[in-house]
Amino acid sequence: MARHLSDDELAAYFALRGAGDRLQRVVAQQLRAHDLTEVQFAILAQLGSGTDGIGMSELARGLVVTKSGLTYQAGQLESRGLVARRPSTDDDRGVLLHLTPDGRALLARVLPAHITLVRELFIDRIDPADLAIVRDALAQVARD
Amino acid sequence: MARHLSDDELAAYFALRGAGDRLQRVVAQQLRAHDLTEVQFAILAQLGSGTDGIGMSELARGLVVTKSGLTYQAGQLESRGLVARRPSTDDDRGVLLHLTPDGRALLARVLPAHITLVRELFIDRIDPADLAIVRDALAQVARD
DNA sequence: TCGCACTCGTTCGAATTGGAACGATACCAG
DNA sequence: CTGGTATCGTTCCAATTCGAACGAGTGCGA
Repeated sequence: MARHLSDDELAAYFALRGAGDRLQRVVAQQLRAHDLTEVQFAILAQLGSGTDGIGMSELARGLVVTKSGLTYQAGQLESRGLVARRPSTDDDRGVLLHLTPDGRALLARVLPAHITLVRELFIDRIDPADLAIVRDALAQVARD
Repeated sequence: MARHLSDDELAAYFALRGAGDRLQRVVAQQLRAHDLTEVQFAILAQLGSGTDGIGMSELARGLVVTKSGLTYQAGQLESRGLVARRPSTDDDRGVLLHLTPDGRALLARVLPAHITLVRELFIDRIDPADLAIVRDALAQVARD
């Protein structure tokens, strides 16, 4: 087993962390203008894109949050009327999270700016021919 | 300005977030076995690689932490004897953080496993020919 | 049917985080 | 020198985070 990382490998590793961190920072800052946390935005986005109503555990797995963290944030969003909890019909333990109309409206207001930001910071900085390579490579890393 | 992201672009974005998040999760889990936080490990690693003694603000800029967060973690590490604070000679406001022998020893114990993990999860999953492309692309994203 | 292991979402407490102060020092233009 | 402004690291507080434990419900094999 290799005992160290070459300069190139190290640089790639740092670039990955750097890119992720930077994106995270800038996005968080932008969302703060809408009184949204990254996690909260991620929840809304998940609920917005996809079938209506997602279980808490499934949601927590998709995002980078523990179940308890999600419970907390779901409570925050619920108290702001952006999200609603509804008991699951096919599993008495389950709770499904839904977007309220207000939540959907807020998401619609925030999403365009978010997309623009992703474009500026990420997509537009990469040669289109390389984007597919980057996508596939990173997808391999994300894969279990 | 484009109003949306194409499927490919979206996939690339998700891949980036997914890769970063996954790496972060797994690394955090590994470090927990050594009673270290990601942030704490990052501090030790920074102090270990480079000139001895780094100022708090400079350190905070390099890592993804606010100054106050760094003050807290420096305190934690200091109370465990892994790190030492020393006043800067050329700036009376400054404090330089140093690795203690214990800190250096712990770093030496943890680093190999960390490197192995980075290899397994990141480097080895990417075609060597693509690694340079990924590195350069992500470096552009990280760039200010 | 019973038991047993697993998953559900929540609660609790402790740890960590960021942001806005703050006192102290450095730096710079005038 | 003198003022104003920026930076240093710290402190404080509120918000958020995680992990462990929990009661409740599910599902499966014996």
